[in-house]
Amino acid sequence: MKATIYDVAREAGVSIAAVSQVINGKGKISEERRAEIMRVMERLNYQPSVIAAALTGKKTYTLGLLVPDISNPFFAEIARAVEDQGHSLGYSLVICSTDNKDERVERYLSLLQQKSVDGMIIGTGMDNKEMLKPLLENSIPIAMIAREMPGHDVQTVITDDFAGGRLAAEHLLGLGHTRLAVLAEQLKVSSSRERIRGFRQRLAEAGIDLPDDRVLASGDALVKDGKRKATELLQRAERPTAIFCCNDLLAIGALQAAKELGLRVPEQLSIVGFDNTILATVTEPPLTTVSQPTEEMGKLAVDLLLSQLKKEEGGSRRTVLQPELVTRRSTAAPSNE
Amino acid sequence: MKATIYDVAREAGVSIAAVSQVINGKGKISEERRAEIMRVMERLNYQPSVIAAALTGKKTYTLGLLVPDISNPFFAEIARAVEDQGHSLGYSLVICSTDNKDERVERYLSLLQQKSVDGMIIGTGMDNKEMLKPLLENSIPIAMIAREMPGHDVQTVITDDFAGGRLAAEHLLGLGHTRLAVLAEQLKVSSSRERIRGFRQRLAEAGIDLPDDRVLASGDALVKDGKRKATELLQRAERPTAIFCCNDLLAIGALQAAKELGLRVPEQLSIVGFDNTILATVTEPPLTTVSQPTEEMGKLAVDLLLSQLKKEEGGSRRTVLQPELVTRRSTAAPSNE
DNA sequence: TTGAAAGCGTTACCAG
DNA sequence: CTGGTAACGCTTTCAA
Repeated sequence: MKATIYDVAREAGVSIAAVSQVINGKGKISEERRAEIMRVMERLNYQPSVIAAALTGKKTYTLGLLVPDISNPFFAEIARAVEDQGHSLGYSLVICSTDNKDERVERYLSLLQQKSVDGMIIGTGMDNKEMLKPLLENSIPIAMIAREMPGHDVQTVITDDFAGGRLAAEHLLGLGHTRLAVLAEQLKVSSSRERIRGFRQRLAEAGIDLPDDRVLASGDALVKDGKRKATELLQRAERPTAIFCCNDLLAIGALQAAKELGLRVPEQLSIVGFDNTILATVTEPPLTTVSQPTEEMGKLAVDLLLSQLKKEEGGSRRTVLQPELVTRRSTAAPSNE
Repeated sequence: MKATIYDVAREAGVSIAAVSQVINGKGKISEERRAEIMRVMERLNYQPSVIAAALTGKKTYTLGLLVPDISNPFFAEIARAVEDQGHSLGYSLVICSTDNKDERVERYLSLLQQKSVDGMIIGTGMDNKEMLKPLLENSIPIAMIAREMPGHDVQTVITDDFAGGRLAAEHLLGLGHTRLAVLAEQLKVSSSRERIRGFRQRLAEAGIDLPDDRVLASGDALVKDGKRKATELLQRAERPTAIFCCNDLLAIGALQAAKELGLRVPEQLSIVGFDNTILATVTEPPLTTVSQPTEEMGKLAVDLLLSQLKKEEGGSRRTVLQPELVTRRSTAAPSNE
């Protein structure tokens, strides 16, 4: 049986108020009483109940994190960064993998609310943006991470996806590519849309058009879908010489497709990924990819969330971090077959 | 402001007891009252407080998961499996990355206890096994996953690491290797120890000795340490023709070391990994590795934990799942240089 | 300094 | 069926 504050009080021969004070280091207590109480707490292996404390109006010291899939290395990294920053500030982290499904998002949102988390960090997209409404109304602190939700007044930490797309285009253009294609996640994912937009814009500036039929969206099985879509692209008459993939998982799919079709990377096909996850470093060839500062993003999101929690300052700062192109060996000048 | 059960009761003109009943679907209430109450709950966007409910003795519907590092793909996969099974049963998951540090383990253990989680799944090792004692005494349900804690009476779900080690040895032996080496995690990790033991035993059966100086343990930076240790191994006079790595991350380090030294894999060096994470499929060459059924393990761990929670049945079943060797292209017969 | 007592939002038991 | 009312474990006035 877990010991309660009453047990401690009784054993120490004081009131529960006294015990509460030493727990929270508040109020005035004589040194000897405090020492005695601490001794009893120790002996009873007393652990104050966060639950009960939360009920009294205090916080639960728990944060929620919504991501599409925790087993996706990019989000696992984000999660680790969020966990670390939260932990250092005394918060625990509940993870929620949504698979980008509105129904799951909704379920988790409601669950987290019922559990009175002190705030939620959202790194998943949703079709129905109205879902956040009730949270905002209940004034539950929210921060978006790596994903945007325009029109809602929420803190947001993202890397400049648009710039990232441009970076990729710039690189490919510089190498001399003109027949390009894009592999994206579901188009409801805001970051994918932005990346494509940036990519496209930069191409346009170079006078290159990227027709819609060269932008393929995939489903949830990123690697598998990426491979399938890439295969489709690569078998077209006008085979692209370079593919920009909206994340590393898709890029891996593309890499596999190329291998299966006997196409050499980067000689016959250049591939650019996004996220710079550990995956990008282990493929062969290692992936040229656009890197996001996951650690910084996680830390920032937590800080923003908590600052929102402290002051009533609900302002929606939009913090944009800059991506970087990491050049590895999956890209090269197109061959003149 | 969040609506409470009182608000609902007032609006609906009933007692809070009535509201509580419709929330929990218990007791008897006339259909019309129930309908009216539900309507009000809807209108007020009422979310019952799990916190308050938990205080009255019910459960928190929250589970804790301790792993070394959520950004390690193997544990991310485990986490996803645990999350899914938990979620389908109504439980949320708090993740805790321990970095295999006792101090972090202890902190998290205590934190989870204070938050009254209904149970904890532990997939991290610890030097001081006494740390679990207080939990057991407070009869908090615990299940170990992918890791053992001999001497303690806890539910455990593991894959047969010993057999996994044998599998790796068997494979390498069959290929004709005789000069072997091992890259392990910290030796306090029980699974690593078992894998090595199995590996060694199988070698012994073939009359091959594996001296201790051929078994190198790494620190926490798995890939980096693996690379460093592998480099060390490969520069020895008696260069091994095959390395068995206790997980895929280490194997990747070994792969990188080999590349850097200009050694071809698998021609000049065979590498076997462990875990069969997504990483094993994307390296070049793709890794031959020992696979663990992560999904099944996660599901099982949750089920075991919850069954423990329901019945007072604290029995310590030890569930052992069988690993499988997945042969890819990082292993081959040794060359006769 | 110290302690008594009033909540916090729910559940559950017990009279109506 | 329905409503009153003790808990649950802790925090926080408010007196003493």
